[in-house]
Amino acid sequence: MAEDVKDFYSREDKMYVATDCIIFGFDEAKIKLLIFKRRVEPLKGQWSLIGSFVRIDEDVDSAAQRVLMEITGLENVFMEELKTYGSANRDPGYRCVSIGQYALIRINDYDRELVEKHGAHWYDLEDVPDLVLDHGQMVNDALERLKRKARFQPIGFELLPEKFTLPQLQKLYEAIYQTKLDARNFRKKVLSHNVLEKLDEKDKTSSRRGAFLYKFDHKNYRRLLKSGFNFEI
Amino acid sequence: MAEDVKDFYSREDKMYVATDCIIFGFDEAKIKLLIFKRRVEPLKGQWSLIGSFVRIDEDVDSAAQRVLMEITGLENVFMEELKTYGSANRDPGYRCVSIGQYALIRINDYDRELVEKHGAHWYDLEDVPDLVLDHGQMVNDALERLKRKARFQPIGFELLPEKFTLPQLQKLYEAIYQTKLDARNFRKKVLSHNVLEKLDEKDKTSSRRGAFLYKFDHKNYRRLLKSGFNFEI
DNA sequence: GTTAATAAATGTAATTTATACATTAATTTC
DNA sequence: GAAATTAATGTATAAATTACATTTATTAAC
Repeated sequence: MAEDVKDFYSREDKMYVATDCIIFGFDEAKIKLLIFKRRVEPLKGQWSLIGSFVRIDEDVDSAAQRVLMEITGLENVFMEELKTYGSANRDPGYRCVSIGQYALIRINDYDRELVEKHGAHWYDLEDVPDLVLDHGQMVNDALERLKRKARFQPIGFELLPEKFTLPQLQKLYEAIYQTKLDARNFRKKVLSHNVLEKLDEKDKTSSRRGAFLYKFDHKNYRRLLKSGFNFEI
Repeated sequence: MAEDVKDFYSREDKMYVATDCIIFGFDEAKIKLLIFKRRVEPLKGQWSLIGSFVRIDEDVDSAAQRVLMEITGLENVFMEELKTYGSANRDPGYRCVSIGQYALIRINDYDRELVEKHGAHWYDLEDVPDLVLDHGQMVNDALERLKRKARFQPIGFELLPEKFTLPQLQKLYEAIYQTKLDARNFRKKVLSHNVLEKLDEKDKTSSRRGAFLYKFDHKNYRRLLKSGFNFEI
């Protein structure tokens, strides 16, 4: 802090800090985004990421968890800071710095009543309407991050149910990378990491034969991480 | 923004936004960090990252560039957001959210007079004294980022002079990764990317034979980036 | 109960990439 | 011209990635 704090903020002007969540879900074949209608002027009623001001006695992280909880009823969700959006003029109403955070949620787990009550909606990525302020940019940035990150860390699993099939997992990666993958090579690679536990159960919703269900083995993953392991698909 | 702004900040309490720069340099064989003595209470006079409050009409990015300019005289330097430090109690003086940004500079380019005037000092990484608040954590985080990032993007070059030798470049990567590299494999790999231009000049400061100087070919790099290229060492 | 339909599961050979490793070359100083 | 010093270079082996086609398990329809 290079200067005395008295030089700033001694006017009526106030600096606000907000957080906005880019909430991704995955439904069979498509990545989806949860948005709602902004509840404060200016631009009230327009589509917006789900966010909030950070309270004076609240950690920035906690603020993001709080809004996620308020709107979806979910806690203990994968959420990670994306970046700060800090242009002086990004919000016509206030001087507001927003910390973007992206979350990956299991799309069947959220509290439908709560979501409905808050007027929130899931949109397929390609159908997302225009968002207020720089929120469109936030979504683009978050997607980029998701793509990059998914290559080296098994965050994709955060978007799937506890139990999932390999074809499901492959479809998820195909959606993230926007490309077709070869089933044999894909299976070889994910299984080679030894972090998937094959169950004795099949999911028959999408084929007659049924596909075996797997669980992600967090314990083994953590063990491997410590010994310098690098997850890559 | 999920709630009305009136709910917050209507008290005497104010939210401050600051930015702190983790400034790295590289000198022959070691990575160095530029720090100075904090000029505001509390903890005035203790070693601190170089930072400032963000002005009410100033972009967060611009604030970081401003302090870097004030202390080193440098502009157009590689600087990138690291992450937000947002615990409610991270600073005993104020409620202050700080955006960490790390910068890579050519250690011979900075303005020595300015740096001296501000009481700033370069420290070898292993000799950095304790820093105020969470600044030590910021340095650790920035180093992690540098390591990860250097694998896939040629940011290492930002730490070297315009013209550099391959042994210099190798020493830099050895310092970043904290490991010895094989000269033959290293050269093969960096040269394979076709983004280094060999000059007809030698640097003889560190050997009798002298080592050829190279320049980073930014134009070719951008061209390759567009066609899906991925720099990796 | 046989057949048709459907998605799941599997192996191998060829190519590319990464690794390990030791000698010669250029130059200066004595 | 000999000694000292760092720069520069190639090859064989191992590992990882890619491309590619058939069989299997199950249900629904007849």
